[in-house]
Amino acid sequence: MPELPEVTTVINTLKKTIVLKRIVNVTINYEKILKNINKKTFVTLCKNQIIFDIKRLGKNIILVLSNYYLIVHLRMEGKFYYVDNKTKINYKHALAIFDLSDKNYLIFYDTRRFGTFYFYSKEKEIKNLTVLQKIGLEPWDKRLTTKYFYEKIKNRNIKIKTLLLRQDIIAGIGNIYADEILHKSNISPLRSCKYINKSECSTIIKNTKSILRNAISLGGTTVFSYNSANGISGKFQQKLQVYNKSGKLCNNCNIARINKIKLNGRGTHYCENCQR
DNA sequence: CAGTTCGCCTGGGGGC
DNA sequence: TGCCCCCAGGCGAACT
Repeated sequence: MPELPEVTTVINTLKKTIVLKRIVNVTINYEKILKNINKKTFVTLCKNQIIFDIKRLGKNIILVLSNYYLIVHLRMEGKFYYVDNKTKINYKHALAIFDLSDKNYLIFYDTRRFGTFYFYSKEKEIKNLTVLQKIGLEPWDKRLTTKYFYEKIKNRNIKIKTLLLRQDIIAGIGNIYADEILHKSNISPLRSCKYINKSECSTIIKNTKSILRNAISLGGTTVFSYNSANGISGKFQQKLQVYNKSGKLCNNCNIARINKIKLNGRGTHYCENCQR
């Protein structure tokens, strides 16, 4: 599942390939990905738009076009492929195909069909776009301090992992990194926010920054690819301490085995010995 | 209002 | 081998 580091890697790759290309045509094979516009209007408005820039906000990918913003969320399995016309694609999962001015194609590929497109006129400020309004602070925002975090969580009755997954406090953390951050912080995912002290808040913030930064430098975790011939796998996979490690000996204490439970419907991995 | 559960999807895996 | 059922999960909607 693409989280902040994976989305960053996707954007870095797309920047090298599609920026300054013109959209010649668009084919939408699954209209439900379009959340705030119908297919016919979307196709008409996209034609002849130039892709000027690609930005990220939380887990959202923002394609800055001549006159519009196209905001893409990959959700679980969304991928972008940049391919030439010789590349064979399983069109069953090619939900959107952009014909580009360089004769190549940008394909939005999503087997589970959870990904979303929002389309807005650029006349609106990015921060005022409905889909982005609930996005909280980026991990490296100077306003993300221990004090900010402590004030946000101190009276809450929800479990700390549930809070980390919310996008309106810190943006960009998903299920993999939430588990990893809490393991490195020696805090149980089941602990209620109201029992987390300032010092622990400081640890969580520090580890959020370091884990996400390290993951970005390694290209992320989720396996994804940009053309059908060769998949690129993020190297952070090898650094995971708890995610998908249930039954394995904890690397930190070397005593307990990683436990897997369900927390609010999400698979949750942690060490009962290290994380209290 | 805060917190929890549901529903959207489909490939893959386990059980038989 | 084939069929059924369940699971994975981000996030908005609907619920308590």
